[in-house]
Amino acid sequence: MHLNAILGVKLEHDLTSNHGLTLAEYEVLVHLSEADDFTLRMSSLADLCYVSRSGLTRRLDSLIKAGMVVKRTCPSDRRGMNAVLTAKGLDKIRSAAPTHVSGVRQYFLDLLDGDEVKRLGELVSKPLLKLLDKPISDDCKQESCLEGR
Amino acid sequence: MHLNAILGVKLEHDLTSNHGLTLAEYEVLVHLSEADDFTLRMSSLADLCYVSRSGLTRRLDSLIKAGMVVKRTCPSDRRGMNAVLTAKGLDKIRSAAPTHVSGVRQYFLDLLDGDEVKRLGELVSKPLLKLLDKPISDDCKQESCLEGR
DNA sequence: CGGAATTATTTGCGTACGCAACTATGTTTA
DNA sequence: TAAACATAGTTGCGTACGCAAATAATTCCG
Repeated sequence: MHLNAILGVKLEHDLTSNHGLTLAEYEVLVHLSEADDFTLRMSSLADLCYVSRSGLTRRLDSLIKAGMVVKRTCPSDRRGMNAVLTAKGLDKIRSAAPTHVSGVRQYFLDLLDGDEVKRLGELVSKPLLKLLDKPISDDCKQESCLEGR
Repeated sequence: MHLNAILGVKLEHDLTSNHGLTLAEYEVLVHLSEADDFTLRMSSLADLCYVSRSGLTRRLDSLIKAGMVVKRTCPSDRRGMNAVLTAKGLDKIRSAAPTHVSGVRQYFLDLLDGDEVKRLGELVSKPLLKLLDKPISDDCKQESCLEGR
């Protein structure tokens, strides 16, 4: 239960001290770097990050101020905004990714052997998928998975 | 990765709507209800909850205001404070526990079969214990585990 | 077309938290 | 014993977030 919290603290520490990035900011940059044209709608990005719309608006603020992302009105739907990764943002994510990946290895993957990692992924994804499909008692946002990331 | 978050949201929702308790508050009450004389030092309670000392101080504030916990100066060390569960707090945790337990079942345990739950626990505890013993790159609070709780 | 309902995003407000500084008490040392 | 140091807890401050309301643009009917 606390594994997640400990892992998050460690990964975030490495990221902030080496690259000045929050884990949350890193997550945003990763999604944008993987998107077509480095561009995503605010809502999609919020869903990918499993954060509320207002939460995403504020996450982006810091990244925009740092020049790593720009926000542009969506041409096809003027209600919407597109978040776009800048060259600076791309540089940042490219330099930060190795730190993060090696952190995941160091603090998690290497503590299990390969087969165990595989089985753990399977065991975790089973309830996750069920919860995502069945809003059992209430509503429940539907999300993609970016597990070992 | 998001499984934890989804689970937390669901469990907290059930708890707040049925008993007016935060998951964090519930956690405090559980630890106190299991302690000798329903009493724990602030620091120990903070460690058990994996929360900072200041965070615990504020968590207790609401429980104290609600009359479920009282804080008393520790007789043997006047720097310290003891958090003590009241009769009201004990009633509360007794009525809330079934809700929480059934939530854990509904949203998690029942989505796996018994053997899978066992294996998942083993797989998770392995890296958890390693992380708790080795402050690999930095400091790292040491914690007990209250997993399926 | 023109208003009602819907969707996308932001802003106001309140909550929860961690860190660093502070107070108070305890312990060690010379 | 008195100064130095350590420990327990609280408070000030800043951050991150969710919810509900506000704003703006789109779509849906009649």
